[in-house]
Amino acid sequence: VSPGRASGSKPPAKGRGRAAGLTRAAIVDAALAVIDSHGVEGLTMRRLGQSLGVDPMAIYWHLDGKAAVLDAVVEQQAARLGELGAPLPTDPVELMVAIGQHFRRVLLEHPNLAPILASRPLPQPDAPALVTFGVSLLRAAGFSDEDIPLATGAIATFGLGFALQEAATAAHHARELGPSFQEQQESVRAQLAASDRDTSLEEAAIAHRLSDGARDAEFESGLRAMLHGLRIGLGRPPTS
Amino acid sequence: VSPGRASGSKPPAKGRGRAAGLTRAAIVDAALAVIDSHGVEGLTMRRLGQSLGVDPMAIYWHLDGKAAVLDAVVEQQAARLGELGAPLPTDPVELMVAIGQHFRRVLLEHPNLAPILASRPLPQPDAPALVTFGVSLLRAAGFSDEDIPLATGAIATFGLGFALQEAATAAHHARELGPSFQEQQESVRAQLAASDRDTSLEEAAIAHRLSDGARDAEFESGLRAMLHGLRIGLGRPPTS
DNA sequence: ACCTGAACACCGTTCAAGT
DNA sequence: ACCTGAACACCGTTCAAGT
Repeated sequence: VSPGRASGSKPPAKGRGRAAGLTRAAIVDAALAVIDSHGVEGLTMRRLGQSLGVDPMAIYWHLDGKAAVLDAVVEQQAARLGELGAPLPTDPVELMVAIGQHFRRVLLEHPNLAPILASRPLPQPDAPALVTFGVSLLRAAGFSDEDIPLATGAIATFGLGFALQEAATAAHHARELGPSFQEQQESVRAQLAASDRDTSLEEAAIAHRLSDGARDAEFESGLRAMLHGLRIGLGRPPTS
Repeated sequence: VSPGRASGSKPPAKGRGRAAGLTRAAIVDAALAVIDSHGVEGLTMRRLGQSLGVDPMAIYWHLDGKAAVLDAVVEQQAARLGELGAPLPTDPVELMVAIGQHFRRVLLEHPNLAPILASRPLPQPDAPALVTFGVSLLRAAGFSDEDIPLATGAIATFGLGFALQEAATAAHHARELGPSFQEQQESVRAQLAASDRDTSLEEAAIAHRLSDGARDAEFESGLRAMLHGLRIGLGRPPTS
């Protein structure tokens, strides 16, 4: 593949402690920083080169082009999804909630990258173990065997989706198109307050959205309610 | 704003039934088609012009540039979110499920547009009425007043998020990077089947993912379980 | 009023050249 | 081995020009 190698074998392996020149790791870190501040579509080989103080073409020797840079960034962050913090709950449902919260935290740390991260399939080697782990948790939580297949998919998609939706709106507002989220919600609240009816509940709903930690509470409560609900059969359609 | 007008007043208003030249509506329709086939990042003024059989610069007379084209497409689709089909359930929870299904259907009709559509705030004039409607449904469903603020946010984010996550993976696989979704799942299933343990449940979970309508069932059951779960207080943390 | 086409500053990538 | 810089085919947009 061309003069350089760009994928495989050892990078530089500089012997001395001096300034080590460009490295793959430095490129990935810089790329993530650019994505954080300019979005994925703002990641540009020229901009990346500039932020590294290097000719943009220098990157091509270490990584096979822009797509490979993005892949490397995604791979680095995907690895963090598996790094769960230490004190984990023993109750299976609470453990699933904790795992969901961890996924959400990782996704929201870099909202501009979240859509790509959430849409990539799991790395193949980890997939079977993860499916087995999920099934064992559902079983331990008391799910009946026939509910488990549907529940695995529902829980995974709702959990990732919640974080994704949050990241998308955060990214949208970070771009500062139109009024801020706060201004919007305040405006809606003002419109409601001007009505003749009693709108205290509506206003409370909006106040909740604006409060700190509101999304955390919504995620935790919603996920837990879905888990318990599915477990005791509340997902089934009503028998009219 | 420049020679043309590009935003406001009447478009052409051709008097005769003949070929009417370029129109705003034709541009929006063509743009949506390009987005469907090439993704949002594949929407190009040159490509759009070509698909309309017109010089790319001709579009600038009707719309104020690429961002305005995208805005118009999003606005058109956002309007469809409010167009609910006729036979609606009377039970409040089932009505909320039906509304969620409708949102999901609209988002998935154009998966490449879904992230943008789901991240835009509601059009301001509709927002107060929608909040009021949501609160009234939750109340009718038997939610207690103090649960309603959290529930509105949780339901909206989980519902939109589920569809968004589906759209993101669909878009990812449509780009045909790496193996197909089916191939991946089959490979995981094969790895599980090769184990010594009993992995029938895991394999059933994977078979479920591959089955037709699996995502429909997951969305419907998961949303319903969350609604009923939140209603009866299953979202609250356990009192250890 | 509506459309065209040259021009400009960007973008990713190739490729020959430097050290 | 590692980096540079010119070059090419793209992109969005401006602007003068056509009809």
